[in-house]
Amino acid sequence: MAAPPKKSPSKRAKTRKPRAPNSPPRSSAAKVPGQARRNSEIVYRDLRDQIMNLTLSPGTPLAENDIADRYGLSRTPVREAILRLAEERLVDVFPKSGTFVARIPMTELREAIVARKALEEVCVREATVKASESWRAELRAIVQRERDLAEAGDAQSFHEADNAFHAGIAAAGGYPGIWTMIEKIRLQVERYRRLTLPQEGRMNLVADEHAAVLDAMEQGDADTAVARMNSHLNKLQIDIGTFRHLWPDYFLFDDQ
Amino acid sequence: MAAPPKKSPSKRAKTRKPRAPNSPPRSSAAKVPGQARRNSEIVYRDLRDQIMNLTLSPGTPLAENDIADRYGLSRTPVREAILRLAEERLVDVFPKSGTFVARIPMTELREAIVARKALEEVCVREATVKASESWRAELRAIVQRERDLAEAGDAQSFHEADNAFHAGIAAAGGYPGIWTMIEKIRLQVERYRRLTLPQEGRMNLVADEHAAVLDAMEQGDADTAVARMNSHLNKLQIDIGTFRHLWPDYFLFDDQ
DNA sequence: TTTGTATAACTAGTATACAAGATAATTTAC
DNA sequence: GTAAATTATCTTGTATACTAGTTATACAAA
Repeated sequence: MAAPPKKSPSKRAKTRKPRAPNSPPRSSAAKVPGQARRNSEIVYRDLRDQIMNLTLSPGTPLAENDIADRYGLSRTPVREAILRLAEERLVDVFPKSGTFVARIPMTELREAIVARKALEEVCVREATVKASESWRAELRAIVQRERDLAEAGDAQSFHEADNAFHAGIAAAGGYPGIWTMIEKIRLQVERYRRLTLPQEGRMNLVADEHAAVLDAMEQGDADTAVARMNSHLNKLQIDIGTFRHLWPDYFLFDDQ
Repeated sequence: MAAPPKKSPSKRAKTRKPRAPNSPPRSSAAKVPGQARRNSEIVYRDLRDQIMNLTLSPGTPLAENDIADRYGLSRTPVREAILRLAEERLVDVFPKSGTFVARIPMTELREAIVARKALEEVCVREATVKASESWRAELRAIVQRERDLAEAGDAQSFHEADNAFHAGIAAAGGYPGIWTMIEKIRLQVERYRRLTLPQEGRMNLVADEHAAVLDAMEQGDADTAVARMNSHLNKLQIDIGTFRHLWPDYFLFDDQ
């Protein structure tokens, strides 16, 4: 309970009702704490999306003043947004100096992919065992949608369906929270994926791989399902040598 | 690049040097961005530790004003600390209403344990294959230290050594970043552990289990090492019925 | 030209003031 | 006495002002 006093700009006097301790989250109002009502939340989402898009490329300076002016806000909500991004390692804050869109750390990227595979493996295995028929139908529907979107060439929607498939498997396995963790990991991997994935025919390939995973799940063959998911995720595997020369400024290597 | 203007309290005029874009993180100064020089960082660490200690128990109200007064700071750094805690789900912020130490979410806890096992499994397996002799010596030293601390009954230091063992395995496997992820997961599990672990003789048991894992690793038997680590981590497994009645106010259940 | 130094202009960190919503206490109507 | 309406006083969200540290620039000295 102790708290080290430091200076002493204290002015407020505390002589009111102490309010019952352990008072629960109240009754009404504010259903979800993390809703998008605060301006800082809007700025956060916006900046995050632009960083993930590579609209804001690695190394770009982000001045709180500039952003505040652009949004017509004060520095306070902008700063809160930037602090969130810093925590997620999407920006680097250099105190009293400057803030920059973070470069993509190659070694962490490698670990992120390993971690993601480990977590998805758990989800697929559990989903194979316990997924209800309604979940399997949902997953089939997503794969079908992926095929349609691949045909139509709608990369953005396809990407969303892709995510929905993985999220669906986690949910079917009873692990929505693990999907949340995977999404955090994805923040790190996504920029890399965007750089390396504008390949032709990739969407149809992904849909096929998803279908293969789902087939194994429906046959109750967890090991095969896991193996197929792993091979699917292995497509993210990185070729350091190549990208080091292609976009030298976008990545951060250990020996730098 | 576009940013939706909203109101218009813009005042600053930007007519200076645009500063070379993509300018790198500069040369000198500020070695590590996330250093503990900022007051907000101090407050964050302090509050986080108190929450993990259960010194600040689940449900306790945290008023920014009170904390600011206690530390002799303004609300700004305190608020930044609280926002970080909110992101880590250690506190719940109810806008314009109040902030409270979060209750321990039972279902997320279960998933957190599953995720941790999946990630530690990867680390143990890789460490078994590739750990250098110096790392194995380091791990042996940690286990020995655990035995000493168990003998001395120093629970706090033992806890740190416990962590060092798991961190060491991750590092030996070449996955320090995965250990960082595990530490984030641990934030959720730690309070639960503190509630349930004041058992007699627990420290010696833990040291034995660590030693068993290390033995299998040294014999190059990855499967056994993984199995032993899993059984070690399974000790965290939860008995919902019990705790629901023991500390009804500390936990959050789905049906609430 | 090169090097050192002073200075100006920028940066993020913090303090303070105010706004707007939510809760608790009080008053009013019945 | 009970319940609805009002008011007071909490809370967090945001705006603004100021502090302190860093980097770039101009300029002087060699």
